[in-house]
Amino acid sequence: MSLSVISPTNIERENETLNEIFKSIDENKSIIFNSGAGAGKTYALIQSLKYVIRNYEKKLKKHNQKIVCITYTNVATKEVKERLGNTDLVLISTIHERIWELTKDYQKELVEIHKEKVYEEILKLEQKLIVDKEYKKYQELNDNNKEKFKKIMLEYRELFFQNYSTKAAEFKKVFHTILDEFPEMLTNVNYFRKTVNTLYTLEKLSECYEKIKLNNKQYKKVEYTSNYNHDRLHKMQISHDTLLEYGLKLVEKYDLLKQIIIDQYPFVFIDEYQDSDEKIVLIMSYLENYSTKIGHKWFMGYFGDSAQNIYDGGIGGKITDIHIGLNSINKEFNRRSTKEIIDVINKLRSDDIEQISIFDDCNGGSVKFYIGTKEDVQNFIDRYINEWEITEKTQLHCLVLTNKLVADYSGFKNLYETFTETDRYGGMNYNQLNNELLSNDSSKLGEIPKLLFNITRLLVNLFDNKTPVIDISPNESLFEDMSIEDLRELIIQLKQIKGKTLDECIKSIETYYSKVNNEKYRIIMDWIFGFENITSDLFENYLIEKLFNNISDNNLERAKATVNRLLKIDMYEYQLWYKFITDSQEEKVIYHTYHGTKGREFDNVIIIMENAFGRNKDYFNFYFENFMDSNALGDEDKQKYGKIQNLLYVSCSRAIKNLRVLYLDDITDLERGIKEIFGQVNLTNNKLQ
DNA sequence: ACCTTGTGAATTTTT
DNA sequence: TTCACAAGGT
Repeated sequence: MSLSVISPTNIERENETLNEIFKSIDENKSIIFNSGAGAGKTYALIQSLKYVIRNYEKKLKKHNQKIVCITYTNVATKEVKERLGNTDLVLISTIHERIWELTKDYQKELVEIHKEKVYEEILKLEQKLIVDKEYKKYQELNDNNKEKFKKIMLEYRELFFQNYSTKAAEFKKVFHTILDEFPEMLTNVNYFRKTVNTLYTLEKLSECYEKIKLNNKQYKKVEYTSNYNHDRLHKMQISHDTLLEYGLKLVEKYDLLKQIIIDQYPFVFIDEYQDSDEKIVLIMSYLENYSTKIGHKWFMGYFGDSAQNIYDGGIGGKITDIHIGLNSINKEFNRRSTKEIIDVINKLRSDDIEQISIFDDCNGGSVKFYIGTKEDVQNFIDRYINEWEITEKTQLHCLVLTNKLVADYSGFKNLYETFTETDRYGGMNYNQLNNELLSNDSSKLGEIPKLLFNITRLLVNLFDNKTPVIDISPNESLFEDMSIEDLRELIIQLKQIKGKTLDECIKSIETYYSKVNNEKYRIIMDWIFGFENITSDLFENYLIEKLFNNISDNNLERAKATVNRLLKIDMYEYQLWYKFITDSQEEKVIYHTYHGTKGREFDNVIIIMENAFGRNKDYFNFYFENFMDSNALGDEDKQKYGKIQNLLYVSCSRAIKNLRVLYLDDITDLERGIKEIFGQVNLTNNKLQ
């Protein structure tokens, strides 16, 4: 067995790194702790928090001070809380929660900033209306006609949105007579839609601006709506990014706020700093500068790895340009992977971190690069199931680029495709599909995905003997007053639900819903469905209503066909989807997106790769082509190069023992780069080997 | 030959 | 929403 022996020297050296952090904490010298993949970064963070608690608890309690720990995701918040154990001395949360807690009571100041923001937005839109070519026809109107056009469109607002996604010819028909004075406006329906939308937005913002100025009662409070991903400025509601923006402005503007934060929270830690928004780092650097200025002690610790910044908006390596003077501490040990993997991933970073294994027995892994075609993928995977003797326990993890592919390979292709046919998740709402159908946080599922999830969960739980009875109940008290006999009866009734497809299951539920005449049965079903008197007709209508916009005659046909497709999908497929979401798949091969594997580790990894990613036809090939001479790239190309490198780094560093890359495009021009990183290039076709 | 318009397909992820 | 490309117009 490998990866188990650590020499005393290495233990000591690892402790030295920790001691370096502790020393900085004692000296109030803010740090940036960099460590590569699998280094035990979170461990270092937890140890640092514990160190502060151990050594400063009395002092902190005396002054009613707390330690702040910021994580990037709610999942990470939970993990740190669990690993640190129960303490009220440390406030662990996401940055958004913390900033909102710190600023929400300064409503007067927030509204003032909001007013400025609304005004800026108005100016921006007005400028666009004058310059952008989409508004050309509007620009050609005289002032009088501009007003007139706007007035008409404000009047027909409802009609406008009712027909928003109808085809151009249809749309023109609807507005033809209404706009007979402005035939030119309708020539390009897309431009028309954009123009009218902009006019509506401007109208709403102007109204909001006026009401704030007039001290209107409903405009005295700004709200952070974390469940929405967009600002609704005119409703005084802001979303994630704007919250950070306002936070930054408040901190920038008010010295008193800076002092309050510094004095109340003398230790701040940020986990996964590379994903933090630049605005956060600015806030922290302002705080640090101010603490120096007023001579109050303050410590800031950034923990992360700039090479693992794979999201737009993350600060990555730029952090040290913005927060100046950080004491940089690097950790060189890798606690995850075999030497063979580490040697490869070391080539995929451009900073001075070069990892070595902490284990003496670190050999025994393997990395190989293959080329093949799409048709080879299945064979390739099967081959390694055999070669690595993969079982449902050991599992092989296969990384692909898109969620669509994950859905295909994981066996719920129909489900995914049918959702793209709906209004709610197709067309311009296409980008919400992954969020609301594939979120592995079930509380983030969309309304209909959540309903399907609940139904599937009930069935999975009912027929899985390991599930405690309580898990099929909406709340703990439901079973409290029941006798064992009644409970058994209820379970037997529930287990009557039968059906190969969703449709058949719903019909079966309908039958028993009225037949069993059991109040508890109804309570459970009503809770799962979210409405009462469940029938399959009601269910179908509910799906149509929630998944489609305006159900006019020919739209209804389409809606019915799509919903029918959903109903005819095998329950087995819903189960595969359910297990994907709950991360409880019992297959030999588990599929992920590259991005989705961040923070995780697997013994055996296969990465399927090709030139293109998204709209970018030259993505991974661009990286390999330039690998030998990346310094010669221009600024923009260098940035692109770095982004691809980080994604490659994250993907390859998931592997503990065995890593295979299967490349699906021609590599003639990239061969040198690839060989430099992965060594020999192999062919999937055995004859040619 | 060039410009305008319409259509359909498309990255990942978090708050 | 944004982009590429096909279709259609001048």
